Amino acid sequence: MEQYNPQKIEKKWREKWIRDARWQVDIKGDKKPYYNLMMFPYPSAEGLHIGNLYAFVGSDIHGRYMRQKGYDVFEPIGFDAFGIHSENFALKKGIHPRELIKKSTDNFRRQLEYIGNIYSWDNIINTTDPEYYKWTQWIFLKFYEAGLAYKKEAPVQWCPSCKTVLANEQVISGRCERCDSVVESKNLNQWFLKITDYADRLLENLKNIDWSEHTKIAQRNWIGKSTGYRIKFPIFNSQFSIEIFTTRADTLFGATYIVLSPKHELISQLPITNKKEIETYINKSESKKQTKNNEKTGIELKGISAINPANKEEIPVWISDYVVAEYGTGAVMAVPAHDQRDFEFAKKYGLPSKQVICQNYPEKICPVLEKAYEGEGHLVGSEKFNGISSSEAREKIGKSVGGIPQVNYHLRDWLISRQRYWGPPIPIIYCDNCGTVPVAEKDLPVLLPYVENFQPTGTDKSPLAAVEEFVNVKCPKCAGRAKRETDVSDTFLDSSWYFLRYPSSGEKNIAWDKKITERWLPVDMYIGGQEHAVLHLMYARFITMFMRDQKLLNFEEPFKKFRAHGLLVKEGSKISKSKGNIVNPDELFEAFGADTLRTYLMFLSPLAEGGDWQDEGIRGVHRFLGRVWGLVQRQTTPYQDKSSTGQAGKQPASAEASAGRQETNSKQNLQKIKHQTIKKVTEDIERLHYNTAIAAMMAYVNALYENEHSPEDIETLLVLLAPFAPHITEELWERLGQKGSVHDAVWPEFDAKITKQEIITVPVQINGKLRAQIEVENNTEEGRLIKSALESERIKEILGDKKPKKTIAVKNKVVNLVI
RNA sequence: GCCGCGGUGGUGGAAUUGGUUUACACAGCUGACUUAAAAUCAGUGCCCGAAAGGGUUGAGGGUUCGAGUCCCUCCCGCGGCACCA
Repeated sequence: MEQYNPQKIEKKWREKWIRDARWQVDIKGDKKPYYNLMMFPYPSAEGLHIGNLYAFVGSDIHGRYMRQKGYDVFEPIGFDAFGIHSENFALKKGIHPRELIKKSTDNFRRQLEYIGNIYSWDNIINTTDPEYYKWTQWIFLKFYEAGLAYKKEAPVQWCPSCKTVLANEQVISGRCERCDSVVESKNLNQWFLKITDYADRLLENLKNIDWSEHTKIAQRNWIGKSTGYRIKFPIFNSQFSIEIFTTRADTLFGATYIVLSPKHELISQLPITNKKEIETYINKSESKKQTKNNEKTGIELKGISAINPANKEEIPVWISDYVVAEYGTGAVMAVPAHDQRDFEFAKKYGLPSKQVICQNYPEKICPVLEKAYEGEGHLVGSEKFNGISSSEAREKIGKSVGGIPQVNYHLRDWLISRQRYWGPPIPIIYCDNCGTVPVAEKDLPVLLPYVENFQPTGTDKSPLAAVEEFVNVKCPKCAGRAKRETDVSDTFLDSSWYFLRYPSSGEKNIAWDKKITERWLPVDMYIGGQEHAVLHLMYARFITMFMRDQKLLNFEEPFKKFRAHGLLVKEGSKISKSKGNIVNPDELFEAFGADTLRTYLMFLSPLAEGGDWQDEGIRGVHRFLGRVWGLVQRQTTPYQDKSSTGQAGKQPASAEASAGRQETNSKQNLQKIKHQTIKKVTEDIERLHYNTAIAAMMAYVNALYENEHSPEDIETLLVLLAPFAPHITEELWERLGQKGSVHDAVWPEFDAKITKQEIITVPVQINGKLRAQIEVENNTEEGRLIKSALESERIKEILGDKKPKKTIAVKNKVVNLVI
């Protein structure tokens, strides 16, 4: 018999599918559009990471399933090829990123063709293509026109050894992800997009989208909405006052001092007597801002004091690096008794503490605090507010001192400028006469020049600043001498709108075509990594909302459904080059073929949980596909020796087993298993539990080997298996003499009547412990169940002449006798 | 520290609304085929016990006729955020 030879059959179908553009959708004509999106990869020079494949196949199975359910599934792919990753790798290799990216994307494409996903290759995009980044620049201009792109001086993270600015996400616990050196804070003039204007909408809309719950939670935390009051503390004997923000106005009577951020603007104006010391402290705190430990330091502003507006007490004013300048008003009231940070600070510097919330109320004695009590309770030591609940007191006290209700967000504006080379230049021109002038839309793209020396400069300028032909331009307004902006934009800007471009990738004169976009968007299903839960997914939502407000889109949430997949690890540890536990897809294609690789990846565990790759395990899946192959061989090969080819169930090993099998081997029984399999596979694919769907198909194959079956029984298997193993199923479909493609075969329906067993086994427990099993008809009434249980030989034996005190029966589930 | 997820055989993992713990695989062991090996096929498959039986889902407690599943306390692992007042 012909052996399963994946290399041969996969090559045959792969080439045919590419030749026929088999999976290409009709962008302008399809009637049942379904947009199935996966997060596009950054094309590393090492080739596809097995983790990429894991995610892509997970998404592709969903796409293929929807396709078989009758939808026109658009599954595009592209390359997120700009950015610091590619650039750093190019630096390391000493190859220009442009050449490197060309090589990497070619290699990626080859590998992606091998894996057999239903990509619409005509719609491929690459963010480094001027035809793409032209529109990235255009998006920036739209923000600029709307007043939502602005430039201002801001602190950024700087790695002294890599001599470059780092993106926030490249700073891990205050250290550079590449070289592990401590990053510094540096003030630079930067471009921001005003995402904070959308904070509330970004938060509110979360209620109405179908996303993985923990992704939504991560976004909520990142946006970090908090409501409270702005309250003024007058400075004693002066015209000044310090405004603080607090969410706990109920603790105002317990505020025993005030703390300002060292960057607070009022510090230079206040009549302080120890100015010199203060300056020294500020300089010191500036330089070691990013240190790891949370040990708080501070210094008192001598010569002044503030008045607590609630009880009119004079309290000291301090500055400390534990107060964040950018949040709230850059100043806080310190309540050591009810805030752990204040508690620690007060302890260190011997500042007073006053308890005003008591959890034992109305008992007179409140427990002595060993740490701050941050929970709710009733007020004490708060004059006329004593006795009311802390939640109620927030508003009452806040209002009584003239506090202004205030909502603050953790979310900051999005810093998009980078002093790097490998990105789209920000389309702005600076003219001495006209000031900041945006590049006209007709002049886009502002091409990224080919620069031999693309190393970061080590100054705060991008390498582009040294390219005179690039920098010097005529002002678009007055035609006078002007200079270009030399910063490029962040990669996250490239990826924040790519899904809008895919369907319109063929359009030359517009970022996205209105009609096409109406047909395909918003995205029906988006599957991607949890690591983008906040950044990318937040930015994409922001861009979409903004474009809706610009009337350039007619929806404001880009992804109807989002599901995060888990992380693929190998034998319990992260897969990485430094660990030397790389899994090479090319070797696996060679050894087992794409179908086995696909199916094994999905067999590991539920997609959302990630998987643990084990080299040994893949053989089991390969064996399974070999057995599927064998089933069809037996159908199609002229009769040889049926008994040795696996109708083995007919010759059971023992007489006992034979009795049990007589029934299970009936044709009727196979039909039942078949319909149960259809049900299980369908339901499990829908909830992305591919592992159990595969297990069900394995069990079905085992049943086919043990039972007499018809070609139709195998066909059903092939259709169910097609999303997982597209090549072998197509080949076998053809060999079974079917017309057309298995991938166009309609997804089978199951018959609920057939899935139900007519005779079922019900466990009988005594005191909750399994003691016997009885065979009864499906849906046997509770009373009859108990009767049958009591009649069981085994139960009679155990009970003897005892009578159960209590009997419990649940239809089709269990009988429990209490004695 | 806070938030989220998880802890079930030697391993990856199964287990509807609380109802037979360990489906489906991997590794192991036994056997068949083979000169042999590989491949394939069949069987076996938690722990204690000779057996009857008993124990077992990170630990301890609770609710229940019945808990992997629900509640409380604690331990461990992973991921994210990290002085956001």
